[in-house]
Amino acid sequence: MSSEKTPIQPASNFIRAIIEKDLALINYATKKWAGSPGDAAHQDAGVVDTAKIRTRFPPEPNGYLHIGHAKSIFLNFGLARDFGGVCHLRFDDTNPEKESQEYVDSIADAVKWLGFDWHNNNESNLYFASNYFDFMYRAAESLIEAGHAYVDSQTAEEMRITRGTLTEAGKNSPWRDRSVAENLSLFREMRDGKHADGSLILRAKIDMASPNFNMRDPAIYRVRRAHHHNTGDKWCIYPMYTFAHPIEDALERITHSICTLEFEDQRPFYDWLLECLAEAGLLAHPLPKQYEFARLNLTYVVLSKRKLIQLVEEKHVSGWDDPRLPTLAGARRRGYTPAGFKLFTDRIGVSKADSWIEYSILEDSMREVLNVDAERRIAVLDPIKLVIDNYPDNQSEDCFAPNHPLKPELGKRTVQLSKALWIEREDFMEVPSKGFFRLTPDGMVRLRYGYVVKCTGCEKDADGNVTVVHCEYLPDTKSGTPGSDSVKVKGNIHWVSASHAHEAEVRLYDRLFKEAHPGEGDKDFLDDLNPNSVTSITAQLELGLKDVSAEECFQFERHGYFVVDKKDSVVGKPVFNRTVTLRDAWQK
RNA sequence: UGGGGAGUCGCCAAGUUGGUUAAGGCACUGGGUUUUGAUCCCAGCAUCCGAAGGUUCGAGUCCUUCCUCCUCAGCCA
Repeated sequence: MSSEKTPIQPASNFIRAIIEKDLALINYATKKWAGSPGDAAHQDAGVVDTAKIRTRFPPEPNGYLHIGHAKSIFLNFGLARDFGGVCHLRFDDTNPEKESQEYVDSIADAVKWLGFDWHNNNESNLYFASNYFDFMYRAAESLIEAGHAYVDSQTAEEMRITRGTLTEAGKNSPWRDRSVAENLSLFREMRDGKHADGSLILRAKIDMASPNFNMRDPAIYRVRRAHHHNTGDKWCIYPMYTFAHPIEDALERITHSICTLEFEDQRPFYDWLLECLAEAGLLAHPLPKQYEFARLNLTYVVLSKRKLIQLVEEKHVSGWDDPRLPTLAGARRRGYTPAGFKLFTDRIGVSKADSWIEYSILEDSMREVLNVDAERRIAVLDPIKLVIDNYPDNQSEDCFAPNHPLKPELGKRTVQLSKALWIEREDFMEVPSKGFFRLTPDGMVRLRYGYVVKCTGCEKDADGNVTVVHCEYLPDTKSGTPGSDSVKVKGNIHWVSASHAHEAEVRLYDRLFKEAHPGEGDKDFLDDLNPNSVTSITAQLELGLKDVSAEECFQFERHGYFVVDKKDSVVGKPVFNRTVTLRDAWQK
């Protein structure tokens, strides 16, 4: 079973190696924590932190989480769990124009769904960057006082021009040498709403000639009159990510601040800022350290926020929770499970190399956990009649089907067999192709959990399509009875009694894109959309599949894994979504 | 053409301070079990670590040069 195959020891990676090394350091072992985020004075008055390390998952509440975030969630929460630490859930809400409570709720739900909890003893460890605005303001004034920041009166356009290029140094702003007093008073005026949006900006004063753009006096506080979902209209200036994020980490005593590769260039500023504030006595050592890993790239999938929004807004999908979407909300409706994601993230590892993970790794991870977890049921997706001509009319009998071949303790259920059955259209071939060993004229096959039958022929309509298949059963071959295997057959097909079937809608999902790298080159990624990514069919199911609850997962034997759609199912009338097919070694 | 990163089997990915035959997973290929062409089990699968030189008794691990890819010029995060 999967639990045996799944490595007990998480695979080593460079971040684990760093943490192992850090754990041996005295300043990590003795760092203090006052029970809540805060400045140096607050934390130093605390006790030695029981959390060996602190990590954080810091989404901006401006959209839905996707599979790429799952990698980060498992990384951050997993590291904390494995090293005796805690992981904070922190909303990085420093840009009021894009953020909302709706996203806050959906993100928290997704993290919980994946199985993580940010509570530690009686601390919630659920934080908002916006709760640190007071401190950030104080930190900004401190920077000004130390001569590390100034108010610039250049326009955004002027700043862009004077920033220089990849090969040319930038030029100092004409406002760069304003006095501390003037900077302070201007900054306060910014806070007090005396200046128009965009007219003034606070910049760190570092080096306009640095080869690293992030050190060319980056903007750290802007004037923006916008209503914030958390702080309302208290502020009209908001800190930039660059400035806010290191502070958030430090206030929360994060030890390992893990982010994606594109933030590598910001690390020098991250360290510069924190060092300045520690020198000013505002922040306590040890300061958090930033580490970067490669974000997830999945073939046949797009994970960019922009593209996901486009798919939703232009209605190429039904919504953010469309089962074809790589959002966690979509994946959940698709039947992907937290355990499957866990296996997946364990398999793909963590490194700094840009890589593309094959989509099949995700699918296979889901198969592996579902194979163990999902009970088996019978469903005929593309029904065609099979009539057992030598079976009595108006008779039916019990057949016994195990609920789970790997878990006999789950018992068996009964399904009814009668003269007229539904079987899969593709399980009959009038003229069999090479290697086909299912139903074919004069051929024998076992009706799974029932009898061996011999095919006697078929009926066709005017167009030559097969409408009914005929067969005769061998009475001594019923599954589970002595001598049932006296007749050996290679083929084994599933069926549902026509008079004991439940009709239901089943949605067959396939990949959303037909190309491994949608939009590669200068193509429009929409051109790579798979036109057959979803097919809705009416299937014939065994009766037990009528009364099921939302999000229950089943293996439809010989087909794949299906989940009861949590949105469109109603009591007694479930709708099933195909999560993933079974592997099929038989190439037609 | 400046800075910051990355290049180990088809796809991922381990490889401590250089030390014997380069982990593991997925995929793939054989074989076995099997009333799911599923699952499961067994076996095979890089003389080679982007390339070329060099140091060394010994290099994926050190040095030099080169090549390829990613990334940075938002008052986004």
